[in-house]
Amino acid sequence: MIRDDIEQAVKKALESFGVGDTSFVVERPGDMAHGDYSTNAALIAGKMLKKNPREVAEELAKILRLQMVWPSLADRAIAGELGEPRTFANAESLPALSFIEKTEVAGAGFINFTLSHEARVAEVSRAATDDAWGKNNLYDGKKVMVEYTDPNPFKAFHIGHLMSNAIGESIARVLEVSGAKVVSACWQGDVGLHVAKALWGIQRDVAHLPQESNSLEVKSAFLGGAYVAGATAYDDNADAKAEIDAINKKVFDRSDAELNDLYAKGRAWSLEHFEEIYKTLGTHFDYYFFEGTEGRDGEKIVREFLQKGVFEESDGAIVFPGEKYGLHTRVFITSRGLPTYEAKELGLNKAKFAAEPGLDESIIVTASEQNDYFTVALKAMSMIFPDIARKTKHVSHGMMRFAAGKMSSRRGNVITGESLLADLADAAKEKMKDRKLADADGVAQAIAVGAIKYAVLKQGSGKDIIFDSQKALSLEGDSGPYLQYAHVRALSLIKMAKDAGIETDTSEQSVSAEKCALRAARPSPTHFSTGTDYSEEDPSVSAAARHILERTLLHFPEILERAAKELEPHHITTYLTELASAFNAWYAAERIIGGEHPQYGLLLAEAVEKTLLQGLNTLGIPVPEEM
RNA sequence: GCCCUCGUCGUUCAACGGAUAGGACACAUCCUUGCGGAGGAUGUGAUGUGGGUUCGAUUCCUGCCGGGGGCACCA
Repeated sequence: MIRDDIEQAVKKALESFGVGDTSFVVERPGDMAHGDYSTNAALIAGKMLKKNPREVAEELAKILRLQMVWPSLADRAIAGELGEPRTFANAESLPALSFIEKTEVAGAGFINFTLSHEARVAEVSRAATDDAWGKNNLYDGKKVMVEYTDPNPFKAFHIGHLMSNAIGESIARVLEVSGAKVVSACWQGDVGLHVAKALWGIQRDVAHLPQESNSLEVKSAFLGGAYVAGATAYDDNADAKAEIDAINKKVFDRSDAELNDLYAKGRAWSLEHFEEIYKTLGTHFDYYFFEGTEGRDGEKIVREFLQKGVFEESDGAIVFPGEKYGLHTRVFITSRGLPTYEAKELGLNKAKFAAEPGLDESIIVTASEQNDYFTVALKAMSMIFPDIARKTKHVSHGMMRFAAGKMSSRRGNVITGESLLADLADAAKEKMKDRKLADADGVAQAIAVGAIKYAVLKQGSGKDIIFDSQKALSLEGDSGPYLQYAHVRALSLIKMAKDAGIETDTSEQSVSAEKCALRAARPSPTHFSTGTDYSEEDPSVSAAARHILERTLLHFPEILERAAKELEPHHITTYLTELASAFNAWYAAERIIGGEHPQYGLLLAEAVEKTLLQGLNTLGIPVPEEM
């Protein structure tokens, strides 16, 4: 990557100041008018040398300028400039910065780099043609399991599951383009109190039990109603509570034939229903773990480590005394002898590492309301399976809330995942009603999925999302459909250009011919931000828009790397919005077909198309070819 | 009560201790014989509050105020 080369060069130059270990960064500039890259190295060095950072920046920039033209001279020059002889440890290996055209000192002591036009065109060309564009090797050779979505059979697939799915799916894909071998997992609660509640509701209304021939929609609606009935009764009615507790025990023991039958039906319907949703969302799982199987092992583990002093008995229950470690105490096995979610978690994580030997990292995506739960569970796990606990990472997402407050599936006042997707798809179809599309329904669904995923992935994970249905349904501005639309536009432009006989030509002669023409129209970077009426058709304005687009494009690989490093897909979302916006601005400002640089315009459009496609893929947002 | 977390334009989100705090929606004024107007240009507009650390704080520490979550037999 170009950034790595700059970083190496800066590091070398810094050494000549006697500055060794620093944590300076080379990054894209805060303001795109400040060049293609920027470093704060002089600020850091100034601090260490107790010198004015601005002066240090000037000196550093001089050395870097020499490296741009004649690297081997840089070594000698330093001796002169700084008044005392200094040498590089390894002067011959000084990197040549021939791809840099200009370095400037700005602000408190930033050094800004502007790429040569050759370098920028080369990057655009790489973006347009190289299949490895955007990829990095942060996770080369690593195997990672990502657990996400985690809906519970017998309950609705609600918006929280949609959120977990969007984030988990994206993290998995980001790690994949970073070189990891990723396996996905889904953990489902097919036993437990919620199942007992649903079964109680089913028994009450068994006369209306759907037939196998009924649609999945009917079946899942029936289950949903049964769950709500059971959950309500459990809270309001002591007799019902006792009945449900009894059912819970029987389900766990599998001791009641009639219950077993209802249970098997309901479980199968739920799982089938979830598969349908996964298909819509573009997700697949390599592993399905169930509390009824993997979770059972947890009980054994707890009893075993009760003997070893990790757990304690308290009021007939088996608990982990978190208070000893500054946390809080949690129940792992109830006084009725049933394992809780906590105990099942132990069994699950053991099963994960047994299923995938050599796993380097295990990531679990859940709602942030489980944050404290996970710190306790991981603490207990660290005393039982230290290796597994060390490799396990919890990533949380906030809650989606509406004006009405926290949404809950306990009382059934939920907007389910499907109903939200269906509403969004209807809005999209309404918007497209004048277009003739080959697959209008498929496109509408892609837009709906894109809209919801974008809403979830545009902010840092862990923060709540305020869901505004009006905005989500409008499909405008800062949204998934905006990105999809930009991509469709790029595709359409490419097609029209090719139909007009324009060819992508990345040969050296062609690129260099374009370069000469473009150089004449070189804009001042500030031109763009000072504001100009595009209707005046000022060539320097279209060149400025083009310049901004090129700059934005070449930062894509770094963005993906940062997203992988932080497990934060929202960096990609923000970036893609910037890219789409830069593309739209350029598209509006410059005529491509029939314009002055059609071949280079086509190359740029292809670079944008590839980058948007790759970026949307890592977010798990579907990419329609028309809309 | 204790623990965790979050307070940024009217609204919703950005800003990995650094540059003039950036987008989108809404509002105002404009732009299409030019390739998809779900678009583009311009403008108005914000770091809850009091201290501290730092050359430099939206970012780190701390008091207060306000929102959210969690705190034993749910998941």
